[in-house]
Amino acid sequence: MTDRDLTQANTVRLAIEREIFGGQLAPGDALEEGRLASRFGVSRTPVREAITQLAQAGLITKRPHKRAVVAQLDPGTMLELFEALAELEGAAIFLSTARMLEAEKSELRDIHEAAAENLRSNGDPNEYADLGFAFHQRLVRGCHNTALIDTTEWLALRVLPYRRFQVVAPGRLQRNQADHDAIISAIFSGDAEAAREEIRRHTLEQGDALMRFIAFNKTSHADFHPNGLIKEQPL
Amino acid sequence: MTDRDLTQANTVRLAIEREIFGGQLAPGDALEEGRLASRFGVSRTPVREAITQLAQAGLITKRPHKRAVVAQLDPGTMLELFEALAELEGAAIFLSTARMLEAEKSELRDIHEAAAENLRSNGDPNEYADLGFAFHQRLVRGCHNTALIDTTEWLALRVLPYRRFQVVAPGRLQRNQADHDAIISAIFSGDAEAAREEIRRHTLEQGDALMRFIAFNKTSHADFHPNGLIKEQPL
DNA sequence: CCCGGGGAAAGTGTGTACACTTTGCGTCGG
DNA sequence: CCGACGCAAAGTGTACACACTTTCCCCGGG
Repeated sequence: MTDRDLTQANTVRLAIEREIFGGQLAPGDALEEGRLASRFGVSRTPVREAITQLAQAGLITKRPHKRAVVAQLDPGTMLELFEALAELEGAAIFLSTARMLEAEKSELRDIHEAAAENLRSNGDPNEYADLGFAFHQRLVRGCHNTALIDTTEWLALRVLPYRRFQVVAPGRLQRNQADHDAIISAIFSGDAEAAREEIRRHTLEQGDALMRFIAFNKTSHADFHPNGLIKEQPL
Repeated sequence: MTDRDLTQANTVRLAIEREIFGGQLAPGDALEEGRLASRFGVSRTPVREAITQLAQAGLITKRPHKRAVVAQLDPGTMLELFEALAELEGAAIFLSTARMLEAEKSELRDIHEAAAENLRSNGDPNEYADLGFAFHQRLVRGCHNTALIDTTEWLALRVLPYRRFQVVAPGRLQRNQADHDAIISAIFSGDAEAAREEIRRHTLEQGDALMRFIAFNKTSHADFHPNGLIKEQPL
């Protein structure tokens, strides 16, 4: 899994991942082995393997004799996921506060300031989102514990398919930036507890906003989705 | 994955899991698809699928064109794993403190007291270990957040194959019990921060002891292993 | 018109054959 | 005698065929 992953199964897995994250495959969409196989020009075997892996990763759900579907999160599960993510990020940053190298800290500040500049100049919201993602990532990785980093990012991955429903409620970006400000301050002043609390609250709020936004859009104007609409109700 | 998992792939996966946890398959042991297939009386296909799943779960390592091997943790990785586990358990218990129902709390106390009784009467150490496991499990599950519970238990799973190297250093059990005492107190007094700190330290220590024990046994008297010895050096 | 049974269609689960990659050993040349 | 090349054995990766399970549509009965 660490070596050159040029097996077809892994290629297919990456392709499917990309489509999920990119929104071509939305939560609830069915993944049919045969069609995927012919689409990627391989047999069903590597496709099956890819699907198995993605299922284990939590990105898709798979039940015996049923078609695999892109994992779909009902609001309750999503809330739990964000709460867990908030706790994990909190734990990671608690460690990061003491462990981040100077170079890492200044990179973090650079990202933060680039985001601020983006806001001031009314820049591309997508770029801001990417900067936000990078911010969280550097923060987590600062703990230098591979197991914790992997676990946290793995959890973050599970909500990533929903990120395309960007929440750009008025004032939300400024609020976000202010939160990041507070986190940066806590880190630079070495207050691990404060850093933990800040990001906990921050991530929880983020999830809450995203969740409400999705729940709202799903019932009111469902045509924002590339494939037309989300096919199935949350279970 | 949630429904009746009576597919052969899942049966095989469970069987292999059992053998890993039971020690018949030790870290470093190679898993050859063909032999497993004939041993379980199925073809290689479901075996492959089982192996893929176990690989994704982190229980075994799989690289292209190489035989899959039961995951082997070098001391560094193991330390990271325990640190991450300590943080996750800490996070879970932080929530558990406020969220555990009365019934859950009293069940926890019952388990704790059964463990104490076991110690006083010089009972079966295996039973004590089981009680300790149950203690941690109830503690974590008390947070009522499935995502966090699953993540934590999944991480705990990864070190489970090493649990067979029970650490029974003199005084360790008493120390363990004292730690649990402190955790119980914190929970019952509603001090979430204290509970978090107690279990963090506790789990870290546990891991440290286990790690040293394994490192020691690996180099000095390696014949404690069912298959003779651990085959490969940690990478 | 609605409800239930049967059967075909769709799709997954598994067996099997074969291709490709890796590894280790034997052999040939120096 | 030693080293390198190459071949063969072992084992994984993929393709394909078929069995089994599920689903859904159609049809007949009430």
